[in-house]
Amino acid sequence: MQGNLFSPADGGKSSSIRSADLNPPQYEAVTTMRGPVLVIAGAGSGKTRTLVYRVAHLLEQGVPPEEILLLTFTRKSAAEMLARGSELLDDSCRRVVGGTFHAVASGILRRYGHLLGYTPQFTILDRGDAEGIVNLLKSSLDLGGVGRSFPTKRAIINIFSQIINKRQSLDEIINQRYWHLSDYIEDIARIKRHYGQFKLEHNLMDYDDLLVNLRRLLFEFPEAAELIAGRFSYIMVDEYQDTNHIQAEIVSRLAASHQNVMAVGDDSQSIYSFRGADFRNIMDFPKIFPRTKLIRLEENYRSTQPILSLTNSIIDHAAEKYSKELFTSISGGEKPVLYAARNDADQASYVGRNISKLLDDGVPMTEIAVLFRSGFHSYKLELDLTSRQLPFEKRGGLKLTESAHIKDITAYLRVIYNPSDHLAWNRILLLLDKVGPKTALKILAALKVADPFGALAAYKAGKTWREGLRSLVQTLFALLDCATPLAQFDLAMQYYQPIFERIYHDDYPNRKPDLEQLREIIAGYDDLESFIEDAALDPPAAAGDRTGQGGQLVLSTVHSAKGLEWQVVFVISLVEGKFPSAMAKTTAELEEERRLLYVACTRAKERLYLVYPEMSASPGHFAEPAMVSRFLDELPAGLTLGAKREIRFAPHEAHTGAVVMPQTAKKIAATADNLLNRHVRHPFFGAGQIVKQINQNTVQIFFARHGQKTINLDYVKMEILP
DNA sequence: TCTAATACCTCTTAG
DNA sequence: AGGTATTAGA
Repeated sequence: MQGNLFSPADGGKSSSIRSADLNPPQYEAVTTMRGPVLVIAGAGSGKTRTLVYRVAHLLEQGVPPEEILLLTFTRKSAAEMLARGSELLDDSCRRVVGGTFHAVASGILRRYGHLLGYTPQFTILDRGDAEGIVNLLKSSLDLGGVGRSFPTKRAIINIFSQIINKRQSLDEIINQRYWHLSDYIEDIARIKRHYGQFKLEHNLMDYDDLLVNLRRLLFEFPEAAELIAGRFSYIMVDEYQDTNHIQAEIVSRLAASHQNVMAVGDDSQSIYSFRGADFRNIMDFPKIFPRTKLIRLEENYRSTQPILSLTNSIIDHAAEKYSKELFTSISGGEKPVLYAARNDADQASYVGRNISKLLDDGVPMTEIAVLFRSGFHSYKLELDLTSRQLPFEKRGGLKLTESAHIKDITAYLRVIYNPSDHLAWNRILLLLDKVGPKTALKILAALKVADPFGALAAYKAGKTWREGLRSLVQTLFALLDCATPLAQFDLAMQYYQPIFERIYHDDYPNRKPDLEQLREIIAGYDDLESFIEDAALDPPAAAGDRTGQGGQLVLSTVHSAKGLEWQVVFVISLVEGKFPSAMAKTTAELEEERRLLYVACTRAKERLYLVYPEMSASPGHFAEPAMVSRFLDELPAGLTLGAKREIRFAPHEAHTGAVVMPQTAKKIAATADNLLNRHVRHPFFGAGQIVKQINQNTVQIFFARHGQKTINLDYVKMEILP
């Protein structure tokens, strides 16, 4: 007979779940039903298991599944947790409301968005869409004369997003991070006003709007807020360390009446500060919810001791952290392997070779992952794996829906779904031959009516594009009558094919597979609405995964690997400028890069490979000497197998707060007897270290971001650091 | 007003 | 290496 896990006193029912499955703190987290709970869960400490069991427990205690809300970081992890719950208990788990904040917000806003001026058919804008609107506004607002270094649409959208996510004013953002754009602050403010207006007018919401608008519903519309919050009597939030203040406010309002809220997270794994998360926020949870019960999960069930020793050491070097050393009872295990590859190709073949070997040794394909900082770091490896005929699935990086031709074809579907989506209309019109931005804008103005399709049909076209418009109108009306998304796609494709070949004449054969992949994806949908929603909220990855799910090894960015685990993990491109990213400049940013590496390495259960190329290329540059990542360099000896380069990197290159008196290089050169190994700061190349003195005035310097250079001390205003 | 060609610039992370 | 802004030409 199976032991009863849950005490009858807690709810009266007996449980079919075995008590041996949980340790005491996990047990406490699972069985605490009422009141706020904060679970600080170290990497691999059974966080997911705890959440899954708690869902099962709540259901067993008679809580209706519809009243449980499980907020996770990706849709996939919600789905996986509920699937595991179903195995534990029964299918009632499937009726638990689970998903990302954005997905849940989208669902709620389709129902209550009318209070804010939206119809249920609003379209969700991805990043590219949002940038497209900025472009549209930039030209229609008649900003900027010729040759002005006006901020890019990308920068503008970033600024808008930071205003919301970091709770700062436009002025503050510009002054702190975009001071070079201070001349355009008025223009940016103007675009911002019009951007907001455009979205409202055309029934569009960007990602931030989903959260902001849900928050508005909850705080400004008491009746709707009661209905929304009243639906859920138990709330659980996973990865709480990566939520920002908007999400925290949403949670606090949803749980206000009953306080039955559990947050789970780990400050050491906070890696989303660019989205406004702060690793310190998790410690504010008890301030939002007084009388929070704090539970710590510190026993690691995932990794072997040698891997844990390494990850503990990585996080030990963090400037600030709340959590503790993890311990494991898993004995034995091999030390992580550190491999210095000659170059990117060698790195790729090293990983490819070892994966083949592991497969021969019987490690399942699905138990192997390769992790990297940025999507493009895996290009060489993808080629290598393809030539070895090893199927892989790439996660993170470019999304299928981000490419122009995919946006083209979905634009036809988008206007069918939301006829006021002028961004999609604009795209469609521009695809007509002999129609450019000016003409498109004029037509767009005529489409601001109740029946845009009729208006388009009635539009008096120019001679050169009359025929094109006629055929477009015909297609659109046919699309309105189609029964399934697949039929709509095929019809749209029939119309789009000649346009596709015309506008991408140099490379349309390369783009064709994407369209076919999209067709496969659309074939899985019964209604257009879900497809359009998923295209924005859960976009499929771009090329790489040919066939589909299962049986493949995973290549992933570290961000997309959060919460997952594999028997064998490779972390690649561990060089300065790639990991940590060259974009990370401040101490805080570098600290986040460290946590990112911590997340990467803690994904490994049994074997961990750390790989870096000694010569590495970045896009647009030839291969240059690279320096091993500072995070590896600072580790004590003995944690890994394999040798490190001897060149050491200055502990904190950027913004340490220490003031270094500038001294000219020459002066130092004149007085110092030995320049070798001195750290320098070059006005253009940045931080580096002298590796060779060629003569009195000439040295070779290894720069973190630019590789090795020969520098004449007479000519350069360079600091030699003390 | 549209299109094609050229010069230039920027390279994260994600819902 | 890729998109994008600008410009010349149709």
